[in-house]
Amino acid sequence: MLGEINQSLERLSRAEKQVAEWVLAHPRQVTESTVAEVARACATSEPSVIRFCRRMGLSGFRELTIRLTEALSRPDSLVHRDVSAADSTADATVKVVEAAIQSLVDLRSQLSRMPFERVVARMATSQQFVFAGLGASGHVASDASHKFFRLGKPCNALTDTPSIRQFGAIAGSRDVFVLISKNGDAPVLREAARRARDNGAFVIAVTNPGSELAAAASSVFACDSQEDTNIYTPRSSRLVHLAVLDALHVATALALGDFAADNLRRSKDALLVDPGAAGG
Amino acid sequence: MLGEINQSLERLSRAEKQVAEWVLAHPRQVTESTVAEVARACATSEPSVIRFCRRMGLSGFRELTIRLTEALSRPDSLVHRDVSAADSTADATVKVVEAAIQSLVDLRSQLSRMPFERVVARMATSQQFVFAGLGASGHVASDASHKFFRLGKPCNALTDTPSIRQFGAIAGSRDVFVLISKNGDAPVLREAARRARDNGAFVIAVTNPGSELAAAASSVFACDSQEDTNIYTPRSSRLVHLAVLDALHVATALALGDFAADNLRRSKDALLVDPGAAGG
DNA sequence: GAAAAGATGTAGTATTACTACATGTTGGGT
DNA sequence: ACCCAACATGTAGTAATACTACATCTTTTC
Repeated sequence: MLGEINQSLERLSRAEKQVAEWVLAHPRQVTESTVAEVARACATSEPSVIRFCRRMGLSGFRELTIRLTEALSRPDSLVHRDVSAADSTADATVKVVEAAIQSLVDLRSQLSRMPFERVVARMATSQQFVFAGLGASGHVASDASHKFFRLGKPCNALTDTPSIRQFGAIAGSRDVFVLISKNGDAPVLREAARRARDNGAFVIAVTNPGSELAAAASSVFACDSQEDTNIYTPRSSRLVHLAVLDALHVATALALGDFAADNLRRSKDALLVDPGAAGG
Repeated sequence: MLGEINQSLERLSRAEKQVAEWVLAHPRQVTESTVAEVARACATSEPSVIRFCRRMGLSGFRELTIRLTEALSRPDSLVHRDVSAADSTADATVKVVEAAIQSLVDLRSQLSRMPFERVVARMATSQQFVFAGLGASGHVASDASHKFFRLGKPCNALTDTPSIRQFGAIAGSRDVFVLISKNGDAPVLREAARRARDNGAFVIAVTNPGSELAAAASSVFACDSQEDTNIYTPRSSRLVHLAVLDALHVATALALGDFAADNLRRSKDALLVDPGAAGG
């Protein structure tokens, strides 16, 4: 539908083109508006809106709203459009969520190229997991630690520069060190990764594959970071990192078998007994 | 949508149930009909049709047609399959990511029913934002605080019981209190929400719509929590909560206009100057 | 430069969603 | 058995919304 409108843009008259452009810019909003509202937003009259619908081969405004909601809930509407200052609240929120979906769909197609087998094998025999990240990635690290800890292995999250640097120095061959970063260009992370690896630790990087951090790691989960050209666009990379660690968590649990399953079950039971502490 | 109708079938009265059943049987037809036509097909009256819509939590018949076209044009190919112990590592990872995608796709279809407009209006004029959550939701709260803080308003994240209880007592009319919880059944959160609201604070709940926490809040972002039947399945609700807060963040930024855009741009610039502190 | 063809908006109509209220129905208490 | 209350349902009316007829203005053409 939106494609058809775009294609017909040329052969429309002035007023009709105004309507068409506004519809393309705010499709979601159209579905919740009346003819009068659209006319006002386009600085034109109601009949022009109706005429636009007819010109598109529709029976009227009602059919336009139906066709648009169809188009918006189809998967091919997942063309990522940046949020702009002119967007309505509804348009903006949809765009944000669609961007998140898109990045996870991309992730799925890259899963098979990620070194899950190898990493899981090493994690299953290691003694502790340490997750590290700065800024927004720090929250991802904390979340991961909170999650893996339920497998029954000692876990830690490091979210500040000195701690990360220190652990790089003391990490040993029985440790798994997971470093999370969007760009992977923070020197602290690269240095910590290098030292830990020199000490015999298994170093995993969840980051941009072209980065220095990736080069310093034993295994890399490559998460391409598309540029944030728009200041309003939030970083979907965080969601991707979380999903990667979710997948790794489940894969590790399967590898650990009964031992992990038991611990998971017990930790879930513990929450049920005392809902006051649940909250999750 | 159709699932929700099916689920509510029991608690409907006779006339309403007639409507519900006809809608389930002829969903496509509803989208092209008028209230009168549906009423006639169900051998009942127009008000009963309207009442049915209201009972389903919709604003009226118009919204029903929109929700139905959405439901009908969304391919439910992404049927979520649980991870089982027999899965290979590759299978398991794909399932985990697909479950995450599915939950975000569901979220998108529910966005239009969420009170973004109202909440944003209130947030734009408030003095500080406080985010709270326990366990896994605590990390979501921290992440949200870290994100909203870049808009230039004071932010805080509370992730333990005493802090949350205390803030509930001291929150005032210029505060926005955002409580995040999967089930919403932690008494601490409900009590804190209630007290804060009594004190005049604006209380937002990101949680299960049927929960006590939701009932105690000023505005609710309803995130249905499907059961975790399988211990290996991670909780996608966390991703959904993050996405909701992302959307709210962007919407708020748009509402604040130049002021927020300026702060966002400056905070991004600050990271560029010193990549050592970036990490995100 | 005038007339014709087309585009656009004003004002009005018909349709449609929705509401107020009166009537019927069921369940519980005395 | 009776009454009352609460709830469910439909009738009739209202407000809104989509759509149309026509007059005005613009552009094109000879």
